[in-house]
Amino acid sequence: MAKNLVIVESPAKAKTIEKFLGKDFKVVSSFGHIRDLPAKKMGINIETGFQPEYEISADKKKLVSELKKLAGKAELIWLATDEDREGEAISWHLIEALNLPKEKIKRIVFHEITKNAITEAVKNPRDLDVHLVNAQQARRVLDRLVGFEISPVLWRKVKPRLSAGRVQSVAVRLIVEKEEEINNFKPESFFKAKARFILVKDGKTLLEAELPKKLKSKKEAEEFLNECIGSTFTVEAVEKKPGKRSPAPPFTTSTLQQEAGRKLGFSVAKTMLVAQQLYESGKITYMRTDSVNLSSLAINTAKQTIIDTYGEAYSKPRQYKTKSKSAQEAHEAIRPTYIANSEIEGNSDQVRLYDLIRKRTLASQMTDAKLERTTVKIDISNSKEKFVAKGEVIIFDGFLKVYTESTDDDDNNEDQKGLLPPLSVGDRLKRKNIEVVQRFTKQPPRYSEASLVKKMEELGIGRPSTYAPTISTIQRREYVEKKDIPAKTRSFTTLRLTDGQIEEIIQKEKYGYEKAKLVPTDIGIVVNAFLMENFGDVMDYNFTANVEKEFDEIAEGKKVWNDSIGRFYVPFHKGVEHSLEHSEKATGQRLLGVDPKSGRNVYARIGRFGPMIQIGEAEDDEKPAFASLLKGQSISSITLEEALDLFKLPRTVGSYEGEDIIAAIGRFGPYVKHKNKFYSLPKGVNPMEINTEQAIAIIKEKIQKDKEKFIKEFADEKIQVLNGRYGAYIKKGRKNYRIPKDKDPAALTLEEVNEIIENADKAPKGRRKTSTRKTKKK
DNA sequence: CAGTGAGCGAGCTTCCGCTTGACTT
Repeated sequence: MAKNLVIVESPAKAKTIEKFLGKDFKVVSSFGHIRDLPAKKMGINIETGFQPEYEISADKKKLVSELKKLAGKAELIWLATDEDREGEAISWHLIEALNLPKEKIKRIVFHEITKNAITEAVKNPRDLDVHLVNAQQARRVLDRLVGFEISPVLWRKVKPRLSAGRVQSVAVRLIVEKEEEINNFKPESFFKAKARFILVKDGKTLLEAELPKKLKSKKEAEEFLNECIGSTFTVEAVEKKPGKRSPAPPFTTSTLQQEAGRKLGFSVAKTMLVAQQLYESGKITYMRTDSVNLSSLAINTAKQTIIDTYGEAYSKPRQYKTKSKSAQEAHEAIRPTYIANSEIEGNSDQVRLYDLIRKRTLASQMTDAKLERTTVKIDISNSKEKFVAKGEVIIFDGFLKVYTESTDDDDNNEDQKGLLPPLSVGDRLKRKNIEVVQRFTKQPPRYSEASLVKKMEELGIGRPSTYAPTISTIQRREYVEKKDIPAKTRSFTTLRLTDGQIEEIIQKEKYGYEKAKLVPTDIGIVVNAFLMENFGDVMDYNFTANVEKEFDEIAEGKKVWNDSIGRFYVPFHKGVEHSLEHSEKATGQRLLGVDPKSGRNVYARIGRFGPMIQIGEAEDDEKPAFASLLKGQSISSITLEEALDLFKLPRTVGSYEGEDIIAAIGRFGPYVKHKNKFYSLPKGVNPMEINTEQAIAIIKEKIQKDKEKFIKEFADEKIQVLNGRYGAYIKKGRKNYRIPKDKDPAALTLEEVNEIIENADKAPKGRRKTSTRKTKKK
């Protein structure tokens, strides 16, 4: 038995560290936090200074008892959790939950997983930092109070099962306000002049130049072109300036999510999933980090790799500083474990993400790119304006050899600059043609998942481990949805001057297409308005930054955590009570008009199950009629006509095999019903318009699929053996059962099946319950 | 999963941050 027990947070880390420490050390993992507030209740005693009632998390019970056993046998226990607020708290919870005696505890920290860093850490143990632990408790308690006091207000005032929180509600606010900004945006048009010249000297060299000034109107554009008609054009100045471009720092969680989104088209969740796989197979360092720091080992191997591959001239070792104030820097930047490895084994997603991480890491250790920027000014004899041509040449590529960072801007290809032809002052230019093209100011782009993460990081809201889950939460709660914004069409005018004639051309262009952007739903808009009205303090973009300052002071021992929470809680709780008593139900209700059939009012509003249309009032003698909005419809934009259309469902489509086919919309979307069976309609198929032929095709297809799923059945017992996503399974009534791997599904006897069912039903219920809950949440 | 919707009311929902498997249909 090893004399020393080391506890870290991550099992992959434990494996690596054990190699460095030798046989006297056993390294195990806590798998993150082991204790937390109870899942289903507040768990905070407000009277006794917000004392938390911690519980060992359900999924950690087994682990904790194992750790207890190991700790009992060890002489020394080294708590090597991360050096940040949460890590310190994990160590403290370990001490409490495992009942570790003080004299057996050593607290050690390191920021990089290198042999040097670990052995140094073991030589320099310290005491547990109680103040840092208290800062974490304050953070935890604050988040619980905010989440568990505001959410129930939403259940009463908006809709059950909704949620609010310090992080998610502000994320939704960002998206709602972006949409408002876009709605209020009025595009302005202006005119941009572009000229094509031929160098008189040789009669063939082509030069393109632009008028930097925006021309405000068509009239102004015409005036300018008229000035150009009789003008001579002369090169007035040629200016050359050296320029440089520097590489971006190595990846943090947030920048990795942004770049993987832009370059590979990964969602934030997918990036994290693939990164986790790379981490677990030892190919990259830890993927949840806010640090741009590289270990000296990494900097040295990167240097060697760059020199070996590209030559000395490309190497420039750099250490980057984190800009973000909220960074806790417990880990290194995300980088390959072995930087020299240019290729890895793995699926294509893993290979592509690894490649991105490796190139970014290498580039960060490479020299600047050197550029030469040339600006040519062209005099127009009859105008005080000047044309300008800009060129850019890369003299030395430096880091650009391996990596260029992408931007969120819609690719502005017009600005692409290249090499300019050699020109001298005084050179005469002949005008080939001049075009003045109508342009429009652009509305701000909506947030993508990754650009939202970027914004949240700027505001200090959320942490590397929560960016991806938060984005899932606000979509799962149906506050926002991710969708493609279709392009719109508009016409624009071009005035073209060739020879002495000005010609007017009107063309059409598409604009405004956006892919996979976050857009608020009706519920998101209503909830946000409600929270802004009633909980403005928590919704403030600076709220997190301010409480973080408070937490820092607690961590420094300057403030007592319970007092800090108390100062927040008293007015906050009053606000909760006040809004429970006084605020109206928030339904986002909009009167659409009057139903011509019944003469009753038609409203769009949020109901128990989401956005819907209501005809008539609840107080009327006759019960109101209800219908859910379709996907893509919204309370703010639906018309009376569209609303009334919703009541045409369910409708009889036609008949098939002697029975009616009914089309309608249910809890899970549009469907057709035939012989009492439901068939979901695929995306884009409108239940209002579907015809008999289409419906029959859908029904037949489903029947065919079910046939493929079918393996065998015991009809008397109502038991079926079916093929599913995860292989064969047994279905009895509504319940599903796994088939043991050593059994051939097709050969199962009724006896065997019943045995499997009995065993599964007997099995400990705890597990079953949590698993069913998880699937429900989806 | 199963195709609702008012109102009645029981009983439920909910936070953020740290980490992965066990399990799913």
